[in-house]
Amino acid sequence: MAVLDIQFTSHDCGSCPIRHRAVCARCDDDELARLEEIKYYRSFEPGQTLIWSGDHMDFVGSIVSGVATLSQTMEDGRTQMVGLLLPSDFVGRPGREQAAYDVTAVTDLTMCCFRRKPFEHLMETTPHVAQRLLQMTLDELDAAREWMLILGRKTAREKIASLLSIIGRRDASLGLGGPVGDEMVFDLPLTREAMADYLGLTLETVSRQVSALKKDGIIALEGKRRVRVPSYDALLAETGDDSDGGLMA
Amino acid sequence: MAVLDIQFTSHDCGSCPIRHRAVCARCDDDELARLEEIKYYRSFEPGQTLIWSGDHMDFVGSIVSGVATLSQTMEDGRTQMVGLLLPSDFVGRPGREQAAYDVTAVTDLTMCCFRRKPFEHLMETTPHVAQRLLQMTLDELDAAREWMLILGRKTAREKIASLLSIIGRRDASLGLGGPVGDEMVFDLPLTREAMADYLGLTLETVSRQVSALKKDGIIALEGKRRVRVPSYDALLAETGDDSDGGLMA
DNA sequence: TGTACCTGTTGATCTGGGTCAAGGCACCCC
DNA sequence: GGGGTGCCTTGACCCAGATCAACAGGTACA
Repeated sequence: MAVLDIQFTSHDCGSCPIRHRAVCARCDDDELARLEEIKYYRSFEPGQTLIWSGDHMDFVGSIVSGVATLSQTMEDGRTQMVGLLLPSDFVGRPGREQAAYDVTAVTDLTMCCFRRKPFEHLMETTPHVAQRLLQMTLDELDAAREWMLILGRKTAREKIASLLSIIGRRDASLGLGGPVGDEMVFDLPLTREAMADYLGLTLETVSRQVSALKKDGIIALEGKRRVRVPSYDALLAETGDDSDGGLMA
Repeated sequence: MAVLDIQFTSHDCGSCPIRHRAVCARCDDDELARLEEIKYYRSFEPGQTLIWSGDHMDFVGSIVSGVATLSQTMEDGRTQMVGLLLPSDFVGRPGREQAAYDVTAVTDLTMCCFRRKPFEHLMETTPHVAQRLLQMTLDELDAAREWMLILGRKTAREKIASLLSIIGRRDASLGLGGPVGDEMVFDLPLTREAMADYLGLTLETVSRQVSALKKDGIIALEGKRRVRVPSYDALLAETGDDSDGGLMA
């Protein structure tokens, strides 16, 4: 069976030896072949904006490796990040001609692209692709709504703690960091400015609150970017959420 | 042909005489009959919370008439609205057992419900239902991301102007208010407190900023709730967005 | 070796919006 | 009429976080 890079799931296919083989579990060889035909790769460097809001989009795609951000910028330069794209996340919107957001690589980035028109056609003729995309979109919607609570109602300290806990949790679920248990260690893929753009803060406030969390022993820094969380529960207690720490599935 | 209340669209079916007949355009009689079988209605009064976060969900549904809000509340009572549900909007998430948000009626409300399990089955066997739901979910995701910019980066005045412009635009597209042209008049379906919960403000700030916009001639109030906007462009200029006033499709 | 640049930290000060409090208006029920 | 009660407005004051500014590594390059 062919190996696909389309990352529609890393959960449904727990048994796959290759992480980013995804639709495979339900695709037949013919469908795989059709996906292979319209697929190509692109690589990007840190800081590179791969898609500008308003660009004509002739592809959709999926992050294979690296981290990218989805952001909106107002005329006067205020910017708000509206999504964090990690491996397996989908980029672009079927049916949309023009990009609505800027997509910027934060690290070295590899994307697996599919030509949009044939992909849309595939979606129409292959129901489970549309269904999988629906699940992913619903997940993103939940994440966006969780962010709305963070942006609208949390204090700066709670915002930072929430961001750290979300990145930690995602890293752990992708097998990147340590276990989700007590202690966890992970790399912050974002600069202070990017964190600020994500949280609706200024970079100075982010820096101060990170320092405060460090002083209070909630986190420890190993260099600027590597974060050690001695107790994930203690971090969660700083997020302001109830103790179960997230949406229920 | 049977008339459905499922409001998967009010755009695809512009030619339908009955607004909330939706999937009809692409459903055959057999599919319509299956939907009819699992469908029932529920009515609610203003202020009534029809779904509490954590409730077991045995249905999904669609707003037939009225306005409802989707909100999250933190342990200490801070609440953030994460969605405004108007006629044709979908309620619930296929595949989710427990509600993730509170749903509260703002006006008298009629909802058309479908039993969840058979609806999920229908989705699996009727691809264009899943595809339509995907489109709607993508639209909601865009709306949520627009809100993230509003919550994270806009001033109180810009937030109020944005809310008014969005409600005005949506009312106009549903044929409720006047034309989208220069002057428009519409009813605010929300209390000051609900507006505050939506915008991440306090009700006092909302009140002050509404008064300020009134003083500056951007809006006029006819009673507490009815809003007259002499110039929609002038209102848009207060939102901080670029002049085209919204996401591109 | 120097200087330029980038990222991050920290301090001093300012201010938009939060908080607390009083009061106004409309409506309802006794 | 009188007294609730719900919703809204306005005033006075305060504080979390923004703004402005200085400085400290790190590293790239001349």
